[in-house]
Amino acid sequence: MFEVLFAHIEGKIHLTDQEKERIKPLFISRKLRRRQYLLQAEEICTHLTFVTKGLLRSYNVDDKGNEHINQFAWEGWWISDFYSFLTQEKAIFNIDAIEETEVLMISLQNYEELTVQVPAMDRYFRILYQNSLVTKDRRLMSSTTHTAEEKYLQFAKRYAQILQRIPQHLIASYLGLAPETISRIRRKWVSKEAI
Amino acid sequence: MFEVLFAHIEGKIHLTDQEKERIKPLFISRKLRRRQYLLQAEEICTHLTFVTKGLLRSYNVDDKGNEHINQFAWEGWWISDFYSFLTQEKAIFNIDAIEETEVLMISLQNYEELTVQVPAMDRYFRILYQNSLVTKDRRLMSSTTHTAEEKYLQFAKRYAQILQRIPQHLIASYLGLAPETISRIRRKWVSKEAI
DNA sequence: GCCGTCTCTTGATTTCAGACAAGAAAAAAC
DNA sequence: GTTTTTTCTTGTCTGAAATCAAGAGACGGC
Repeated sequence: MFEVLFAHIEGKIHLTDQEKERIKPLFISRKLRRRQYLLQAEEICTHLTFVTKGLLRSYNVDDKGNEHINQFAWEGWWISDFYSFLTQEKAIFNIDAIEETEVLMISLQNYEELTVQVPAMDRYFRILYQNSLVTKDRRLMSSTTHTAEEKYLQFAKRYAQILQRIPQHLIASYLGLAPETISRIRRKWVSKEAI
Repeated sequence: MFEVLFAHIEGKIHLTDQEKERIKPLFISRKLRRRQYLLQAEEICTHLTFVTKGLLRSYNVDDKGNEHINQFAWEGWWISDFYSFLTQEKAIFNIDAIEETEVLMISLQNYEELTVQVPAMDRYFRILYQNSLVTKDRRLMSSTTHTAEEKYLQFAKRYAQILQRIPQHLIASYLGLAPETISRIRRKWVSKEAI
């Protein structure tokens, strides 16, 4: 479990063995079955979650009952309702498992403790969030600038290896498209590639 | 100039006078006229910019020549092409001044130096980026979940005091709407409020 | 191995907001 | 204070993608 987390952290900063031992007890581990909730809207998001195995999604449900996927998280990704976690107010996102999943979780208190005990973790999260911001900026730009087709093709290209693991209607939901639209885009490209 | 920056930093962490003196020389200050560019697409984004007075926007231009505003930044906000800044590759965003503006700017080298000289700045940026992520998540959710009307009303409510400072067609561009759509939404509400 | 649920496809129809056009009002420049 | 530019409004038409509908295929659970 922790190998995946430490590998991720050490991709950004250096950790001593001593620091690793200080980090471990601040996390709890958990397994999730397919379709199992990690968080439901209206609850408080008590933990920040790091995926060591499997695949999760976060999504919100609008007034009409439609689901809108906000994020996928597989091995090496963090996920949470960040607003709810930081403020300890009610969550607006649901998080559940698309596959059997294993996670490491840290509470708000331990998250604060973590950066006190291991100050370099402030830097780790600073760098992690920096990169997330770049990704979100790009995604936001894509959502207003690109057509349905461009959005799907960009996603398919960027996340090629994860593509088979996620049902198409969930990708549609992530991109803000109807599942039928994705189906039509794919048909078009299958026939093009056959030429 | 620096009062605005230090006030912002001290909203998140504590700074000693000594630390402030170490921070100052890492920044340069600059004034911008209305419509003046701070960054153009295809250039390298060399500095992270903090606005002490005035109003900036970042935007990208699509294949058809349409502008899409990515962010507004007024007093107390940071702005940049973050991807370009971090990687020193070509920028995709333009940044220019909507009003006469005064800024403080820090180069990538000094940004790295800053967190070495004043480690608490890792924490400041970690918290700053944390909050930005929450905002971007909400905005992303709004862009797929809400109708044109909901998007505008939410923006108008949230940024009520800044609303008069930004021309409507720029708000439209920020929200991914046509200016005419905003005009129609406002007409509807003006007549409703008159009842 | 069979049943039920989940996932994907295809066609027909509708709709929301975008594009285009043109003029009015307001602000900035000179 | 007049001209020029910018900003906002209103009307009409169009289009990309959503919605509605229905069936086929794949997968998972028992």
